[in-house]
Amino acid sequence: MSAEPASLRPAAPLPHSFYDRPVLDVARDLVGCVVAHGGTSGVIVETEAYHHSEPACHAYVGLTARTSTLFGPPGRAYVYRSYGIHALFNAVCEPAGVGAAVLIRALEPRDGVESMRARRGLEPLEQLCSGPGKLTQALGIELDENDTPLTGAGPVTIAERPAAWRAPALVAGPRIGITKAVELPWRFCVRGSRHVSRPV
DNA sequence: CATGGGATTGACT
DNA sequence: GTCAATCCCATGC
Repeated sequence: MSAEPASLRPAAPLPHSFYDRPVLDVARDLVGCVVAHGGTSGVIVETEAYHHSEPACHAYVGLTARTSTLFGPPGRAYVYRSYGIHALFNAVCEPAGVGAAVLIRALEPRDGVESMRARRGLEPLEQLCSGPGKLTQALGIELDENDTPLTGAGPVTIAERPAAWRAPALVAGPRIGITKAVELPWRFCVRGSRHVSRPV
């Protein structure tokens, strides 16, 4: 058989080396990539970077039971419970031992939209994954998927930006919902996307 | 061992 | 705009 066109080939998961870089670079480069879980997937339209050197990052307190995933190898999922209710999904970055991650804050739904609607309770497309707690609910990402690999063998994968897509225009701004290091412009959104949690 | 605080969301005034 | 839900865990006594 001849090779399929690139546009029809399943997108390859991003390799370990993609995540083994400065967390700000990864946060920008993840926008446009595709998160998949079960039969659902979506294109990342909003991210935030967190680094152990600033107090908004969980890793700021050092190595504890909660933060052990953050200090582990890059390219794995860091999933934790927020406000006792929601699961928030991050990608661990930088070399093992550093303590850094990218929070995935919003997706543009792609596959399995009806499953997403069933899990979320019939809502407009723009509201299915427009927040970090919403997208984990829509895709069915659970807390027990913490510390699983994103590079292909685990339940959650992140694949490279579809070849047919051009690089999205990014807008940077302050991170949302934090009370420390609020001034850092470490939130990245697709310019003009209607699927983000909030306009920049 | 008791306490306080969230990387949020949805419902309500 | 305000506010409660809900629970894990880091901190301090």
